[in-house]
Amino acid sequence: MGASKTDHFTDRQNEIAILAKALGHPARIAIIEYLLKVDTCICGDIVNELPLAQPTVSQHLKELKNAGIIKGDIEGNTVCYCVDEKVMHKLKSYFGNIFTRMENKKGNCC
Amino acid sequence: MGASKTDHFTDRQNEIAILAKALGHPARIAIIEYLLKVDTCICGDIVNELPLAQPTVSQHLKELKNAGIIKGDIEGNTVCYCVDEKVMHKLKSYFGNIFTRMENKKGNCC
DNA sequence: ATTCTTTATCGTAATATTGCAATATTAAAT
DNA sequence: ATTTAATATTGCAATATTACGATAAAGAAT
Repeated sequence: MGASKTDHFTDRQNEIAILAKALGHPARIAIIEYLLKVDTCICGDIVNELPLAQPTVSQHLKELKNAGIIKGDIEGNTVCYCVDEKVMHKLKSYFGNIFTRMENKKGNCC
Repeated sequence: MGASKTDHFTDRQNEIAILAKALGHPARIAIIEYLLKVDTCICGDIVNELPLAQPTVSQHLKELKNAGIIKGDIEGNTVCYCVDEKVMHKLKSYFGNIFTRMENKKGNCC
């Protein structure tokens, strides 16, 4: 085997898992943080910011894009990447919600 | 290759990536959600709740445990698993913070 | 003591991820 | 038209993940 049995889980569970998985690598966390740090999102210099070769960075960007975490528009011979606000909101609410639910059942647990 | 160059990134970036990676599978999302749904955290029936074989579930639990997302105490011949509140708080604040930072730079972006 | 129940580990096969050199692509600049 | 600059794709090797059958381990129940 090796492939995930995604069809046995709910759409919501798969959605969150896809987002989490895409963020499950320090290089991709670093990319997200860099995209937020720079003011404009014309980001031709992401490669210089990371300790990885250009093809590797390109691949990480592709994965973030496939997961829907970043959006990219071609602009001349550079690409304008930026983080999708809706997705970040989704993650924020998901974990916010989980945390709230945990607080409400304090005491029943270890 | 195949291994991540974790030593080239900050501790914080690695920390978040490890948590995200551990949540990057629908089965593990389902496990977290189930642990929150049940009131008590004596959870001998996680296996029945998931469309996966017992060794597979055990392996997913181990991964969540290694990442520090769940804590488990042996209790007789069952195991008491529960979600670590501190970790969930960490995720909540991380994504909350990112979202806030995004809102503040609205307009500069695509 | 033996059986039952529950969780963990081992071994293994299938597939996915990570990383990079080499090469391609594409548009701007000369 | 050529060169330059930036990003993408291909191909490949190393490693990691996913899944499960078989088996082990360990306390509970009879």
